[in-house]
Amino acid sequence: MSANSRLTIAAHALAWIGLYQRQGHEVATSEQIAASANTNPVVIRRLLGELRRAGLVESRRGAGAGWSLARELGSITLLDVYEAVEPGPLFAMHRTTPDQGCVVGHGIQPAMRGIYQDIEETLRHELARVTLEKVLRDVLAAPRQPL
Amino acid sequence: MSANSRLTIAAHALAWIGLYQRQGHEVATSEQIAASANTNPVVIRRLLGELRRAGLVESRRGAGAGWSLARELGSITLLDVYEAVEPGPLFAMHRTTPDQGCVVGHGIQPAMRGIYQDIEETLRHELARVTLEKVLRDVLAAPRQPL
DNA sequence: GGCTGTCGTAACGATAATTGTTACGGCAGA
DNA sequence: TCTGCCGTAACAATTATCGTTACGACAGCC
Repeated sequence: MSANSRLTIAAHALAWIGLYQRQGHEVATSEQIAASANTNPVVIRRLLGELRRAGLVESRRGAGAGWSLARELGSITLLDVYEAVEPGPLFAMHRTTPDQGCVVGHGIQPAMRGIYQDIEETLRHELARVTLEKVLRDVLAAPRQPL
Repeated sequence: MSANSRLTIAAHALAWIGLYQRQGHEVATSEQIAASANTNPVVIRRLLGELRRAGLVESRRGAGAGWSLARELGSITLLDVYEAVEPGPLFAMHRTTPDQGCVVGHGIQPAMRGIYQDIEETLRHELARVTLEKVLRDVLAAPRQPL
């Protein structure tokens, strides 16, 4: 599985915005989040754009612009984020259709589709159990660097 | 998630070999399997090579060469295949280390690592519940093409 | 009304993984 | 010795992600 970090970065951004707002600020800028995640602001804006389309965050333009949460961290789950930023299914079928004249080639795709659906359903269930509130709690529970 | 079909093709190959052997044949060739999966024999050989390293199949060289199962279909699970052909973890961390001076940047990786471990453990458990015997059964249960 | 900071998005290159393909040496049975 | 297939290297094509630059649009503020 080509590992992509989209879910990780998106969770990072949401946790950052959530904590920042709890410290009294109204909006967070993509530049601030990018500095924390050590990446480019455009990468953050792209990801947050997808989260906005999913109704998880809001953006404000003009002067004093930036991003804010559209929902409480406790009501956002990793499944919400996953569905917002991950396009395709977990496992793919053959890229060319198998030989339909062969018994296995004919039955393999319906068989695997059913099996994959069950597995992905379980994955979604697990993702839905983790709220961004818990993510932020775990983040803050990380041991501080010893001096 | 960039969808890769490695697990699907590997399961296809195993089911094909298993059925072929039940029909009385000793070994299956990569060319036969490739014809069923509608791909190149080298792709099959590469995948089966990984399954061989995992102890799931055996290969014979020389004349009358080919592939055979090293274990019964009923004792091979999708988890065995998954571990044999999928290299990395399901979700990746940041490709560059986040800002350790930021509270979120410092705590995000340990937090996500723990969460991802739990989720992947559940995924493995689900994959382990499906044997290749069941895959073949589902394959054969697919409705035949109406004439 | 202009200035300024940030979003929104297009465009492009770099990188990496997967897949398909050709090629060729090596092995073992007939 | 001949033949069929494995085992593996090498390379191109395709695709996704990520980083980067650039620039127009927007809205508050002076």
